[in-house]
Amino acid sequence: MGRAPCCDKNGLKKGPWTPEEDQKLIDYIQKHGFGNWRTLPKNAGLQRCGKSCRLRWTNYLRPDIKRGRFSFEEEETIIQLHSILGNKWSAIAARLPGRTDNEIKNYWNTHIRKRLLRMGIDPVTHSPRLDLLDLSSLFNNSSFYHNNTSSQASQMNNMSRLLGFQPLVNVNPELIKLATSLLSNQRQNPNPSLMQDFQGNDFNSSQNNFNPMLQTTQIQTPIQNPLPNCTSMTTTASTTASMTMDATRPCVPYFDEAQLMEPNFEQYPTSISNLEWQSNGLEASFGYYDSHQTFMDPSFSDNSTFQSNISGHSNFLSYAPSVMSTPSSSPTPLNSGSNSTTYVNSGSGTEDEPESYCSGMIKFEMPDFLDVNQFLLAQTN
DNA sequence: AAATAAGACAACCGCTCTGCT
DNA sequence: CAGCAGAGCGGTTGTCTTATT
Repeated sequence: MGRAPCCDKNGLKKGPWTPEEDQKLIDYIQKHGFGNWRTLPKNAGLQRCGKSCRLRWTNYLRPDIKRGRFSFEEEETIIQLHSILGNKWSAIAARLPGRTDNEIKNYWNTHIRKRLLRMGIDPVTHSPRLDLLDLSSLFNNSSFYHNNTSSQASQMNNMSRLLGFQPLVNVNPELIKLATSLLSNQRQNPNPSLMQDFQGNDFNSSQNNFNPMLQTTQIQTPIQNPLPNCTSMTTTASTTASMTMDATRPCVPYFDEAQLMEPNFEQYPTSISNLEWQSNGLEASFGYYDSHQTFMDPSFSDNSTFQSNISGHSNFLSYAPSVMSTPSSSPTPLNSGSNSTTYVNSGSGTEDEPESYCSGMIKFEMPDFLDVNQFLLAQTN
Protein backbone atom coordinates (compact mmCIF):
# COMPACT_ATOMS: atom_id res chain seq x y z
CA MET A 1 0.00 0.00 0.00
CA GLY A 2 1.03 3.57 -0.41
CA ARG A 3 4.00 4.76 -2.30
CA ALA A 4 7.40 3.21 -2.38
CA PRO A 5 9.77 4.04 0.44
CA CYS A 6 12.04 6.95 -0.25
CA CYS A 7 15.08 4.80 0.33
CA ASP A 8 14.62 2.15 -2.32
CA LYS A 9 17.06 -0.56 -3.19
CA ASN A 10 18.93 1.46 -5.76
CA GLY A 11 22.17 1.07 -3.90
CA LEU A 12 21.52 3.95 -1.60
CA LYS A 13 23.58 3.89 1.54
CA LYS A 14 22.06 3.58 4.99
CA GLY A 15 23.43 3.76 8.46
CA PRO A 16 25.83 6.16 10.10
CA TRP A 17 27.15 9.05 8.13
CA THR A 18 30.85 9.38 7.47
CA PRO A 19 32.71 12.69 7.85
CA GLU A 20 33.16 12.77 4.09
CA GLU A 21 29.44 12.49 3.52
CA ASP A 22 28.81 15.18 6.08
CA GLN A 23 31.26 17.49 4.34
CA LYS A 24 29.66 16.88 0.98
CA LEU A 25 26.26 17.71 2.35
CA ILE A 26 27.49 20.82 4.15
CA ASP A 27 29.35 22.04 1.11
CA TYR A 28 26.38 21.55 -1.15
CA ILE A 29 23.92 23.27 1.15
CA GLN A 30 26.28 26.16 1.74
CA LYS A 31 26.51 26.68 -1.99
CA HIS A 32 23.01 25.93 -3.12
CA GLY A 33 20.84 25.87 -0.05
CA PHE A 34 18.43 23.09 0.68
CA GLY A 35 15.61 23.22 -1.79
CA ASN A 36 14.55 19.87 -3.10
CA TRP A 37 15.69 17.12 -0.79
CA ARG A 38 14.98 14.43 -3.32
CA THR A 39 17.31 15.78 -5.93
CA LEU A 40 19.83 17.10 -3.44
CA PRO A 41 21.80 13.88 -2.81
CA LYS A 42 22.27 13.27 -6.50
CA ASN A 43 23.45 16.78 -7.10
CA ALA A 44 25.68 16.65 -4.06
CA GLY A 45 27.18 13.34 -5.08
CA LEU A 46 25.79 11.42 -2.15
CA GLN A 47 24.57 7.84 -2.24
CA ARG A 48 21.81 8.69 0.19
CA CYS A 49 18.13 9.30 -0.12
CA GLY A 50 16.82 12.81 0.28
CA LYS A 51 15.10 11.99 3.46
CA SER A 52 18.28 10.75 5.04
CA CYS A 53 20.03 13.95 3.95
CA ARG A 54 17.30 16.11 5.38
CA LEU A 55 17.40 14.32 8.71
CA ARG A 56 21.16 14.47 8.87
CA TRP A 57 21.08 18.19 8.19
CA THR A 58 18.24 19.12 10.50
CA ASN A 59 19.29 16.88 13.37
CA TYR A 60 23.03 17.14 13.24
CA LEU A 61 24.74 19.36 10.71
CA ARG A 62 22.67 22.51 10.94
CA PRO A 63 24.96 25.29 12.15
CA ASP A 64 22.57 26.61 14.77
CA ILE A 65 22.34 23.36 16.65
CA LYS A 66 23.32 23.49 20.26
CA ARG A 67 25.02 20.32 21.32
CA GLY A 68 25.91 18.97 24.70
CA ARG A 69 24.14 18.34 27.93
CA PHE A 70 20.74 19.79 28.56
CA SER A 71 20.74 22.44 31.23
CA PHE A 72 18.43 22.23 34.18
CA GLU A 73 16.43 25.11 32.78
CA GLU A 74 16.04 23.30 29.49
CA GLU A 75 14.98 20.19 31.32
CA GLU A 76 12.35 22.09 33.28
CA THR A 77 11.10 23.68 30.11
CA ILE A 78 10.79 20.34 28.39
CA ILE A 79 8.77 18.93 31.24
CA GLN A 80 6.52 21.93 31.39
CA LEU A 81 5.91 21.94 27.67
CA HIS A 82 5.44 18.20 27.59
CA SER A 83 2.77 18.46 30.26
CA ILE A 84 0.91 20.77 27.93
CA LEU A 85 1.78 19.54 24.47
CA GLY A 86 2.42 15.87 25.06
CA ASN A 87 4.72 14.14 22.60
CA LYS A 88 4.71 17.05 20.19
CA TRP A 89 8.46 17.07 20.01
CA SER A 90 8.68 19.50 17.18
CA ALA A 91 6.46 21.94 19.03
CA ILE A 92 8.60 21.56 22.11
CA ALA A 93 11.76 21.93 20.07
CA ALA A 94 10.44 25.15 18.60
CA ARG A 95 10.61 26.64 22.09
CA LEU A 96 14.11 25.42 22.78
CA PRO A 97 16.50 27.24 20.50
CA GLY A 98 19.25 25.07 19.15
CA ARG A 99 17.64 21.81 20.14
CA THR A 100 16.06 19.42 17.69
CA ASP A 101 12.91 17.44 18.14
CA ASN A 102 14.89 14.25 17.83
CA GLU A 103 17.34 15.31 20.49
CA ILE A 104 14.57 16.30 22.87
CA LYS A 105 12.70 13.10 22.18
CA ASN A 106 15.78 11.03 22.90
CA TYR A 107 16.54 12.97 26.02
CA TRP A 108 13.01 12.54 27.22
CA ASN A 109 13.00 8.81 26.64
CA THR A 110 16.41 8.14 28.12
CA HIS A 111 16.49 10.58 31.02
CA ILE A 112 13.37 12.44 31.97
CA ARG A 113 10.90 9.68 31.40
CA LYS A 114 12.81 7.22 33.53
CA ARG A 115 13.28 9.76 36.26
CA LEU A 116 9.59 10.54 36.41
CA LEU A 117 8.80 6.86 36.55
CA ARG A 118 11.22 6.41 39.40
CA MET A 119 9.47 9.16 41.25
CA GLY A 120 6.12 7.51 40.76
CA ILE A 121 4.91 9.95 38.19
CA ASP A 122 3.27 8.88 34.99
CA PRO A 123 5.33 10.53 32.25
CA VAL A 124 2.32 10.59 29.98
CA THR A 125 -0.14 12.33 32.25
CA HIS A 126 2.40 13.94 34.60
CA SER A 127 0.23 12.72 37.43
CA PRO A 128 1.05 10.32 40.22
CA ARG A 129 0.89 6.77 39.05
CA LEU A 130 -2.37 5.45 40.39
CA ASP A 131 -1.36 1.88 39.74
CA LEU A 132 1.05 2.29 42.61
CA LEU A 133 -1.43 4.17 44.69
CA ASP A 134 -3.82 1.33 44.15
CA LEU A 135 -1.79 -0.59 46.69
CA SER A 136 -4.26 0.81 49.15
CA SER A 137 -6.56 -1.95 48.07
CA LEU A 138 -4.29 -4.30 49.94
CA PHE A 139 -5.60 -2.71 53.06
CA ASN A 140 -9.10 -2.20 54.19
CA ASN A 141 -10.94 -1.24 51.08
CA SER A 142 -14.13 0.00 52.55
CA SER A 143 -12.93 2.19 55.32
CA PHE A 144 -9.61 3.25 53.96
CA TYR A 145 -10.45 6.68 52.78
CA HIS A 146 -13.04 7.48 55.33
CA ASN A 147 -10.56 7.85 58.13
CA ASN A 148 -7.58 9.97 58.82
CA THR A 149 -4.98 8.82 56.35
CA SER A 150 -1.58 9.80 57.65
CA SER A 151 -0.87 6.42 59.22
CA GLN A 152 -2.25 4.67 56.21
CA ALA A 153 0.05 6.62 53.97
CA SER A 154 2.91 5.41 56.05
CA GLN A 155 1.59 1.88 55.81
CA MET A 156 1.41 2.18 52.08
CA ASN A 157 4.95 3.39 51.84
CA ASN A 158 6.14 0.48 53.91
CA MET A 159 4.14 -1.98 51.88
CA SER A 160 5.42 -0.47 48.66
CA ARG A 161 8.96 -1.02 49.81
CA LEU A 162 8.20 -4.57 50.84
CA LEU A 163 6.80 -5.26 47.44
CA GLY A 164 9.77 -3.75 45.74
CA PHE A 165 8.08 -0.66 44.40
CA GLN A 166 9.82 2.62 44.34
CA PRO A 167 8.27 4.45 47.26
CA LEU A 168 6.21 7.40 46.33
CA VAL A 169 7.81 10.57 47.47
CA ASN A 170 6.38 11.00 50.96
CA VAL A 171 2.88 10.27 49.93
CA ASN A 172 0.55 13.07 50.72
CA PRO A 173 -2.33 11.53 52.68
CA GLU A 174 -4.83 13.76 51.03
CA LEU A 175 -3.60 12.69 47.66
CA ILE A 176 -3.98 9.07 48.54
CA LYS A 177 -7.44 9.83 49.69
CA LEU A 178 -8.19 11.46 46.41
CA ALA A 179 -6.61 8.71 44.36
CA THR A 180 -8.23 5.85 46.15
CA SER A 181 -11.54 7.54 46.01
CA LEU A 182 -11.06 8.12 42.35
CA LEU A 183 -10.07 4.54 41.70
CA SER A 184 -13.00 3.35 43.64
CA ASN A 185 -15.24 5.54 41.60
CA GLN A 186 -13.72 4.47 38.33
CA ARG A 187 -14.38 0.84 39.07
CA GLN A 188 -18.02 1.43 39.57
CA ASN A 189 -20.60 1.96 36.93
CA PRO A 190 -21.42 5.51 36.06
CA ASN A 191 -23.08 6.95 39.06
CA PRO A 192 -24.35 10.46 39.59
CA SER A 193 -22.41 10.63 42.79
CA LEU A 194 -19.22 10.35 40.76
CA MET A 195 -19.87 13.70 39.38
CA GLN A 196 -19.79 15.39 42.71
CA ASP A 197 -16.80 16.74 44.42
CA PHE A 198 -16.23 16.38 48.10
CA GLN A 199 -18.17 19.49 48.76
CA GLY A 200 -21.18 18.00 47.08
CA ASN A 201 -21.02 20.24 44.07
CA ASP A 202 -22.53 18.65 41.05
CA PHE A 203 -20.17 18.53 38.10
CA ASN A 204 -22.56 16.56 36.03
CA SER A 205 -24.78 19.44 35.18
CA SER A 206 -24.56 21.05 31.82
CA GLN A 207 -23.25 24.14 33.45
CA ASN A 208 -20.34 22.33 34.98
CA ASN A 209 -19.37 19.66 32.52
CA PHE A 210 -16.07 19.34 34.25
CA ASN A 211 -14.91 17.16 37.08
CA PRO A 212 -11.74 18.38 38.70
CA MET A 213 -11.19 15.07 40.36
CA LEU A 214 -11.22 13.25 37.09
CA GLN A 215 -9.04 15.86 35.57
CA THR A 216 -6.37 14.93 38.00
CA THR A 217 -5.83 11.66 36.25
CA GLN A 218 -7.62 11.84 32.96
CA ILE A 219 -5.61 14.83 32.05
CA GLN A 220 -5.77 14.26 28.33
CA THR A 221 -9.48 14.74 28.19
CA PRO A 222 -10.21 18.11 26.67
CA ILE A 223 -12.59 20.30 28.51
CA GLN A 224 -14.39 23.30 27.33
CA ASN A 225 -13.39 25.73 29.94
CA PRO A 226 -10.31 25.27 32.03
CA LEU A 227 -11.41 27.87 34.49
CA PRO A 228 -14.96 26.90 35.26
CA ASN A 229 -15.16 28.95 38.40
CA CYS A 230 -14.32 32.15 36.74
CA THR A 231 -17.61 33.83 36.58
CA SER A 232 -16.30 36.80 34.78
CA MET A 233 -13.13 37.69 33.06
CA THR A 234 -12.11 40.62 31.02
CA THR A 235 -9.13 41.33 28.90
CA THR A 236 -7.84 44.65 27.85
CA ALA A 237 -5.45 45.88 25.27
CA SER A 238 -2.86 46.42 27.93
CA THR A 239 -2.77 42.67 28.39
CA THR A 240 -4.16 42.87 31.85
CA ALA A 241 -6.73 40.28 32.70
CA SER A 242 -8.91 40.28 35.69
CA MET A 243 -11.42 37.75 36.75
CA THR A 244 -13.73 37.11 39.57
CA MET A 245 -13.58 33.70 41.04
CA ASP A 246 -16.29 31.73 42.65
CA ALA A 247 -14.36 30.20 45.50
CA THR A 248 -17.09 27.78 46.38
CA ARG A 249 -15.82 25.51 43.68
CA PRO A 250 -12.33 24.25 43.12
CA CYS A 251 -10.71 25.99 40.23
CA VAL A 252 -8.50 23.47 38.58
CA PRO A 253 -6.16 24.53 35.86
CA TYR A 254 -6.01 22.69 32.66
CA PHE A 255 -4.44 23.63 29.40
CA ASP A 256 -4.34 21.13 26.68
CA GLU A 257 -2.93 21.52 23.26
CA ALA A 258 -6.21 22.35 21.66
CA GLN A 259 -6.67 25.18 24.06
CA LEU A 260 -3.23 26.47 23.39
CA MET A 261 -3.77 26.24 19.71
CA GLU A 262 -6.97 28.16 19.92
CA PRO A 263 -6.87 30.39 22.90
CA ASN A 264 -10.11 32.10 23.58
CA PHE A 265 -9.17 35.41 25.02
CA GLU A 266 -12.65 36.01 26.19
CA GLN A 267 -12.34 33.01 28.41
CA TYR A 268 -8.74 32.82 29.44
CA PRO A 269 -6.48 35.35 30.98
CA THR A 270 -4.17 36.97 28.51
CA SER A 271 -1.27 35.90 30.59
CA ILE A 272 -0.82 33.01 32.89
CA SER A 273 2.60 34.15 33.80
CA ASN A 274 1.93 34.95 37.40
CA LEU A 275 -0.70 32.47 38.28
CA GLU A 276 0.26 29.49 40.26
CA TRP A 277 -1.57 26.26 40.65
CA GLN A 278 -1.19 23.88 43.43
CA SER A 279 -2.89 20.83 44.71
CA ASN A 280 -3.04 19.83 48.28
CA GLY A 281 -5.02 16.73 47.62
CA LEU A 282 -8.70 17.24 48.02
CA GLU A 283 -9.00 20.80 47.02
CA ALA A 284 -7.02 22.01 44.13
CA SER A 285 -6.42 25.51 45.20
CA PHE A 286 -5.45 28.39 43.09
CA GLY A 287 -2.95 31.00 43.96
CA TYR A 288 -0.74 33.57 42.41
CA TYR A 289 2.30 35.60 43.17
CA ASP A 290 2.03 39.25 43.82
CA SER A 291 4.57 41.75 42.63
CA HIS A 292 6.89 40.71 45.43
CA GLN A 293 6.52 37.08 44.42
CA THR A 294 4.72 36.32 47.65
CA PHE A 295 2.27 33.56 47.19
CA MET A 296 -1.32 34.62 47.57
CA ASP A 297 -4.05 32.13 48.13
CA PRO A 298 -7.39 33.52 47.14
CA SER A 299 -9.13 30.21 46.86
CA PHE A 300 -11.19 30.46 49.98
CA SER A 301 -12.17 34.03 50.00
CA ASP A 302 -15.44 34.59 48.31
CA ASN A 303 -15.42 36.21 44.94
CA SER A 304 -11.73 36.74 45.00
CA THR A 305 -10.50 39.02 42.31
CA PHE A 306 -7.00 39.06 41.08
CA GLN A 307 -5.02 40.60 38.35
CA SER A 308 -2.88 38.84 35.88
CA ASN A 309 -0.48 41.37 34.61
CA ILE A 310 2.16 40.55 32.10
CA SER A 311 4.23 43.55 32.90
CA GLY A 312 4.16 42.81 36.62
CA HIS A 313 7.03 40.41 36.48
CA SER A 314 7.66 38.71 33.25
CA ASN A 315 8.79 35.20 32.67
CA PHE A 316 7.60 33.74 35.90
CA LEU A 317 5.95 30.63 34.74
CA SER A 318 3.51 28.66 36.74
CA TYR A 319 1.28 26.56 34.64
CA ALA A 320 2.50 22.92 34.45
CA PRO A 321 -0.77 21.87 35.96
CA SER A 322 -0.52 18.15 36.01
CA VAL A 323 2.85 17.97 37.65
CA MET A 324 1.52 20.22 40.32
CA SER A 325 -0.65 17.51 41.68
CA THR A 326 2.30 15.41 42.59
CA PRO A 327 2.89 14.45 46.20
CA SER A 328 5.28 16.67 47.97
CA SER A 329 8.55 15.20 49.02
CA SER A 330 9.07 17.52 51.94
CA PRO A 331 6.08 19.68 52.30
CA THR A 332 6.55 22.84 54.21
CA PRO A 333 3.49 24.73 55.31
CA LEU A 334 3.51 28.14 53.80
CA ASN A 335 0.11 29.52 54.33
CA SER A 336 -1.76 28.18 57.26
CA GLY A 337 -4.10 31.06 57.59
CA SER A 338 -6.71 29.71 55.28
CA ASN A 339 -8.70 26.54 55.11
CA SER A 340 -6.16 25.00 52.85
CA THR A 341 -2.53 24.52 53.61
CA THR A 342 -0.04 25.56 51.04
CA TYR A 343 3.13 23.60 50.59
CA VAL A 344 6.28 24.65 48.92
CA ASN A 345 9.00 22.44 47.74
CA SER A 346 11.95 22.39 50.04
CA GLY A 347 14.37 21.48 47.32
CA SER A 348 15.28 17.98 48.26
CA GLY A 349 16.54 16.89 44.89
CA THR A 350 19.95 15.41 44.65
CA GLU A 351 22.80 16.97 42.79
CA ASP A 352 22.63 15.03 39.62
CA GLU A 353 18.99 14.16 39.84
CA PRO A 354 17.20 17.36 40.45
CA GLU A 355 13.72 16.44 41.43
CA SER A 356 12.52 19.69 42.72
CA TYR A 357 10.06 20.07 39.94
CA CYS A 358 8.15 17.18 41.28
CA SER A 359 6.69 18.27 44.53
CA GLY A 360 3.41 19.40 45.90
CA MET A 361 3.86 22.87 44.66
CA ILE A 362 6.52 23.83 42.25
CA LYS A 363 7.73 27.15 41.11
CA PHE A 364 9.20 27.25 37.66
CA GLU A 365 11.49 29.95 36.54
CA MET A 366 10.91 30.44 32.88
CA PRO A 367 14.07 30.87 30.88
CA ASP A 368 14.36 34.31 29.39
CA PHE A 369 14.24 33.05 25.88
CA LEU A 370 10.83 31.57 26.49
CA ASP A 371 8.18 34.16 26.30
CA VAL A 372 4.86 32.75 27.42
CA ASN A 373 2.86 35.35 25.65
CA GLN A 374 4.76 34.86 22.47
CA PHE A 375 4.21 31.20 22.94
CA LEU A 376 0.49 31.58 23.21
CA LEU A 377 0.34 33.96 20.33
CA ALA A 378 2.40 31.64 18.19
CA GLN A 379 -0.10 28.91 18.79
CA THR A 380 -2.82 31.04 17.32
CA ASN A 381 -1.01 31.48 14.01
C1' DA B 1 41.18 -8.35 30.70
C1' DA B 2 37.04 -10.11 28.79
C1' DA B 3 32.16 -10.54 28.75
C1' DT B 4 27.88 -8.64 29.53
C1' DA B 5 24.49 -5.10 30.61
C1' DA B 6 22.93 -0.61 30.47
C1' DG B 7 22.90 3.92 28.62
C1' DA B 8 22.95 7.26 24.99
C1' DC B 9 21.95 8.88 20.69
C1' DA B 10 21.93 8.77 15.58
C1' DA B 11 19.28 7.07 12.05
C1' DC B 12 15.44 4.71 9.98
C1' DC B 13 10.50 3.55 9.17
C1' DG B 14 5.99 4.41 8.32
C1' DC B 15 2.45 7.43 8.65
C1' DT B 16 0.15 12.02 8.06
C1' DC B 17 -0.20 16.56 6.33
C1' DT B 18 0.09 19.87 2.76
C1' DG B 19 0.62 21.92 -1.60
C1' DC B 20 0.66 21.32 -6.44
C1' DT B 21 -1.17 19.65 -10.84
C1' DC C 1 -11.89 16.86 -6.51
C1' DA C 2 -8.50 13.24 -6.79
C1' DG C 3 -3.96 11.77 -7.07
C1' DC C 4 0.74 12.45 -6.32
C1' DA C 5 5.04 13.93 -4.31
C1' DG C 6 7.59 16.43 -0.89
C1' DA C 7 8.19 17.38 3.71
C1' DG C 8 7.54 16.72 8.52
C1' DC C 9 6.54 14.09 12.56
C1' DG C 10 6.58 10.49 16.20
C1' DG C 11 7.87 5.88 17.29
C1' DT C 12 11.23 2.47 17.00
C1' DT C 13 15.57 0.29 16.00
C1' DG C 14 20.51 -0.11 15.55
C1' DT C 15 24.99 0.94 16.93
C1' DC C 16 28.42 2.76 19.69
C1' DT C 17 30.10 3.87 24.36
C1' DT C 18 30.46 3.29 29.16
C1' DA C 19 29.80 0.84 33.41
C1' DT C 20 29.66 -3.35 35.89
C1' DT C 21 30.66 -8.11 36.96
